[in-house]
Amino acid sequence: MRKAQTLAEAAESPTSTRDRILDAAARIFRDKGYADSTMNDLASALNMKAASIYYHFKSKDEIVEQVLNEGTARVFRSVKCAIAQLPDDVNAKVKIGVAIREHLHVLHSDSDYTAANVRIFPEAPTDVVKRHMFERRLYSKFWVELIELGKKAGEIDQSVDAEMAHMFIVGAMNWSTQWYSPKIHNIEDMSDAVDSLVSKGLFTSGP
Amino acid sequence: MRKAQTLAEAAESPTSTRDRILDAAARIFRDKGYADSTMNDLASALNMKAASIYYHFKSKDEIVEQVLNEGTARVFRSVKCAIAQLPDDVNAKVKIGVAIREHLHVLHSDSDYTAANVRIFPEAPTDVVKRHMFERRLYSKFWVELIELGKKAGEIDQSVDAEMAHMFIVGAMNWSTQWYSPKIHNIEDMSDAVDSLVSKGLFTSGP
DNA sequence: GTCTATACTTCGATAGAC
DNA sequence: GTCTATCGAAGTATAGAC
Repeated sequence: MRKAQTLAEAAESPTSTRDRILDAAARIFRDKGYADSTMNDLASALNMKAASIYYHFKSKDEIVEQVLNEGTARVFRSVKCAIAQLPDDVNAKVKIGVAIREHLHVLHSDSDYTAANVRIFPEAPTDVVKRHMFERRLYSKFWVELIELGKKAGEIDQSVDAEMAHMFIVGAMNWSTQWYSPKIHNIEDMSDAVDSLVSKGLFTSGP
Repeated sequence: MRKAQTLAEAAESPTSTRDRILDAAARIFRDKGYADSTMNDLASALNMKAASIYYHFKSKDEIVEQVLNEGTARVFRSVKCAIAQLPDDVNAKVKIGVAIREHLHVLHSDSDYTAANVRIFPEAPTDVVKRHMFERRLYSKFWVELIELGKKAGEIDQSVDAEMAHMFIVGAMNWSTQWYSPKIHNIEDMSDAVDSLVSKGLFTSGP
């Protein structure tokens, strides 16, 4: 997890065992998916035995729920923060460009939680997914509002369905977890490609 | 499966048991993913017992490999065929629009195999995936060539990375398996949205 | 070709010692 | 808090009758 801690915790123990388990789970879920990651896999990565994990979590489902929620929370927090730091008068086009860059950056080089979230979401237990949808809806709402902002300002055509458009944009980026390789691609180029596609499409309209 | 059969087969038995198993597998894999679909689930859907399946297939892996390959083959065949039926002189923009429409149509209303393919690809066994990549690369190559065609004709800017662009476009569409609901959305609107995004982006360049 | 019965394995989870 | 030992539930796959 490695999020905000009390000063005392930060002083003596850099991360709690609970958080170390979650960190390992996020990385392993990202790499192998949910079903193929066993409690023993998590324990081995931490030089522990599987039974010890049950002192910190009551079930595998509790772990996956934490990883899912933290994954969405992290990308949302980073994107929100990046946009908040822009001058007040920037237009929707710039804001969406920043959101694209930040989303891809968190997904591929900042947070195992977000990458794990994208991978394990479809195979997570039904009741876990049900509760997790609350977090996802908040993040979706943020994107939809960015697009609506552009529509109000006349930057984006009124005929654009903001719900759908945001799904295609975020989906295109999330799908990159299936093909992105740091040895072949780099995040800057990917960001430019998505930003350009969203800004002006693939085709040159000019003469 | 339900693909081409000999005349004799078509006459007396509309589909072989082997193909009925594959059809059921495609639908169940699409709905529940690979790990959560048991041999018993497949058998139940066909009013059979799990053991009977092993007369037709030697393992669950053999089934998933067939479903994966057939999934890519079907969408590829349909898209290729749709474009082949266009007049010779249509430009890349029209061709890509047709490819988008056909891909979404196959994915959401034509083939459980293609939808299953998109869902179970990340959790399929490593050696199965390895062999399946051959099919995927053929389909990818087709999309990349469509984009290169547009670049050669001057319709698409030379700076566009065709490999990446095709991944983002196909990825945006494939991701829709995670949110598309026939009760809320319709495939025509989705096709229009993707086509518009690819053609001219989200933002109005003009005055 | 399909069945019943069952072998074999893996994995989540618990009990209880240390 | 972590360990060893083990239970119990699934689930893949096989053996052999019909």
